[in-house]
Amino acid sequence: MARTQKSADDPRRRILDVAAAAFAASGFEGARVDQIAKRAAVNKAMLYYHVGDKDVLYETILLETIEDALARIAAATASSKTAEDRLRSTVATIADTARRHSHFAPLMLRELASGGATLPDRVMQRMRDVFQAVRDALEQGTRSGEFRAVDPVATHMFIAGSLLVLLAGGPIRRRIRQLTDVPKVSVADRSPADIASFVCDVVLEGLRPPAAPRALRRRTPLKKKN
Amino acid sequence: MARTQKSADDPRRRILDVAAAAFAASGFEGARVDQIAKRAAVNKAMLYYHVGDKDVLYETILLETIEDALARIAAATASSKTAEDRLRSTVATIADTARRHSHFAPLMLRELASGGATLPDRVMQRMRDVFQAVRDALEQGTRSGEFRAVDPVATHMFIAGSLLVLLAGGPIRRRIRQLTDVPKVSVADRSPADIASFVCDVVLEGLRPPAAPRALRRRTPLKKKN
DNA sequence: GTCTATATACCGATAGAC
DNA sequence: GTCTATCGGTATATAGAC
Repeated sequence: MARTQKSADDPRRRILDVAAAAFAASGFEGARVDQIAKRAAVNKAMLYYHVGDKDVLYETILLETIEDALARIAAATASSKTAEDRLRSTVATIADTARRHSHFAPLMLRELASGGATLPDRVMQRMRDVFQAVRDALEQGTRSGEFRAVDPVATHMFIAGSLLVLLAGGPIRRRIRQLTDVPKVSVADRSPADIASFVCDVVLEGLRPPAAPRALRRRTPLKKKN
Repeated sequence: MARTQKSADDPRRRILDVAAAAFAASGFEGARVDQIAKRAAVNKAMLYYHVGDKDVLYETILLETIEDALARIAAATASSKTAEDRLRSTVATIADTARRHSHFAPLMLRELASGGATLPDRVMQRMRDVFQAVRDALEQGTRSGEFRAVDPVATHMFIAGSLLVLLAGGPIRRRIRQLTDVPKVSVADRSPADIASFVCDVVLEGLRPPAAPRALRRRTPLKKKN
């Protein structure tokens, strides 16, 4: 059918998916190659044959995700006119990347915690490009007067931090909920798209220039769809 | 001088401090007991004698930090009148806890990434109390009309996420800066107190009820002190 | 209380048969 | 391409001498 297999039948694809989940759950050092091979239903020697050693495995997963995010950000923001549109598209695309690659947010949180200790240089360079995409939108808004003068680095970390923690916080929130009562429904339990909207709403409120009347700024309504 | 040693001469104290740094840098699985003992200048057998095994070590560090945070939050918010004061005090105290225990933010980020997989139940219960402190301030503001109706869970994760990532993001920001030019100064490079103010400013902007005139909301000025 | 030596287990990686 | 068997290294934890 095809020269290169991309479906779930492809052993390499299965290995990468299983490994991504393992790295997300246990970190680079905590993930076990034996366990990854077992869960991917391949012999350990085949894992090394098809992908490479543990470092290559990790780097491949991160690069794959980040390249996907960058391509989608470029596509999504190509037609953006205003800075607000550009910022919303960029953040929504990052959130959607986290939805399509469920390991993305945990891996990024771990890299933040370690200061990027296990990040290969090539991955670090592409991550910087993702960061730059957010800052570009912020700086465009500041230049055009759409946003008030803003600290682009701090604002970017603000967006990235709240987004990543909201996206990755599901499991720990559920564990806490078991200890408490609180069966409440929260935006935090909704889809990545709704979470992205929530983050953008709050941040854009803070970015609004002093002169602009409040009523002109729309607030994204939450849709029922997951 | 004292019955229980608390200074840096206390081997137990040294072990806990070194271990905290190791867990923050490499995670629970990645941290090495041998290395912790070596850096704390104690024999490995003494580490087990004075503290216990790796699990006890980890739980002790987390509990110590969280109990400290809870006690300080209670003290700081005791005299709070308005919800804004209460929220600012709580967030500032959490940030100050992160300053005094530099391992705090990385450890929390790792636990978020793993969904609390390595979190002992006792630690989880106390963490819930920290979360509750933030939500209490938010709900007080909503009840009194000081804040607009707000999603307390999502808003809390929003605050916690941006705060933790801003606090823990220093090293990775420096590594990215080596790849780029951008020698700019950012709020993100300032003290935990300034970072806490920044987060509160943005969030309070989003919490302001529709009717309140914008000029009435103060924005905390950044102080030079670290 | 302190240290050496070691038990026990496991992990990443590969050699080599098929 | 696939698998078994295993090497070499290292991890946590403790026993036991002092």
